[in-house]
Amino acid sequence: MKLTTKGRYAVTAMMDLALHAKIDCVSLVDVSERQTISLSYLEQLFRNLKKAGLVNSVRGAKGGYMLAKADKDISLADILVAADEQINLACGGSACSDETPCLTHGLWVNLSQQFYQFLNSKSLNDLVKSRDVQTMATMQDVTQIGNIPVHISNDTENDYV
Amino acid sequence: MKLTTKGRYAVTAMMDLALHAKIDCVSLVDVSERQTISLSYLEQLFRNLKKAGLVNSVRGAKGGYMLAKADKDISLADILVAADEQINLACGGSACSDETPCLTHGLWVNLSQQFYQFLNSKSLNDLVKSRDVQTMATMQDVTQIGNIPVHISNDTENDYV
DNA sequence: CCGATTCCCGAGTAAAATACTCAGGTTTCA
DNA sequence: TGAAACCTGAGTATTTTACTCGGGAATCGG
Repeated sequence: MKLTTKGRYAVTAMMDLALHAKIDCVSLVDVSERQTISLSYLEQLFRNLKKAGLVNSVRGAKGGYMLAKADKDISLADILVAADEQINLACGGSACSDETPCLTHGLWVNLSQQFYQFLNSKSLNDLVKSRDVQTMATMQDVTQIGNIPVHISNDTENDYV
Repeated sequence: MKLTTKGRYAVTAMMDLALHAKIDCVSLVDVSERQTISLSYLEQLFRNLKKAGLVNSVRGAKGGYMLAKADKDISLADILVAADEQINLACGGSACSDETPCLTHGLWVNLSQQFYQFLNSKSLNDLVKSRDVQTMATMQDVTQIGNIPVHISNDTENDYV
């Protein structure tokens, strides 16, 4: 049970947008440098994120991406699914289906649903507010030359929940 | 986020033991036939399950496997880990470690822990008691020729959780 | 004691999935 | 007009998965 880089990078990139695309859009070059993710891979990922309606794009010079909705309305599950990371533990092959299930089929279906619900209950905003991310983000901003860090002062800091 | 067949088969096989190895041990040939899992693959899986101390084996003719502990003392997490199915969503590569974490590193570590705890809270006994599994097991027993179905009559039937 | 049955073990391998890259095109700003 | 960005399809090396195979060692029944 692991996550592919697609899913992980997608969440990281979306978090980057949530942190930096407050006023106007942010280019993938910026995201790429801040999060050390290859530019071409990011472009590929953002195709999916856009198709899923999670981000809007602005073409041309000074263009970039921004969140299509408020960060509180985007869940971890939304991002993972968009990044084509299935949240499905069940066996979808030849041996076992909903019609001819194996002994544990129901278990996996059930478990997948619970995981989905869990991941769906965590919004991008929840993540961004966490102490870990806040400090990481500050570091990334400071490291960047000529970029004055701007932060959301937040009283409800938490450790992910 | 998906499960490999290793993990899935391991749980299925352990469930089979819990259902059928009540009195004496059960051979992998039987498990293989009942659950339609290749024998040689099962043998490979049971190496790990044994190494992890989840099953005991009896060699020679009339030999086989049985649970090493009570089914209520074996958790889903135990089985998955034994079957060498990592419950780890974090990025363990070059880019990101506990020392030099990426923006989302903490998130994945945290999430992994929560998933682990969840899977660790479900015992083999919980699964075996579920209505789905009970009916599936009955079907499998009836299909088998010359095998009189024996069931655990249980008042606390549930649908997984 | 012999042969069937079963666990045990190391190693190999085809197919699938992953994690990318690359080459080009289009839109927009200055 | 040219640089900066998004956009797109396709290709590909590497890794992982899901097995198989061949042989060995214990144990039981006859």
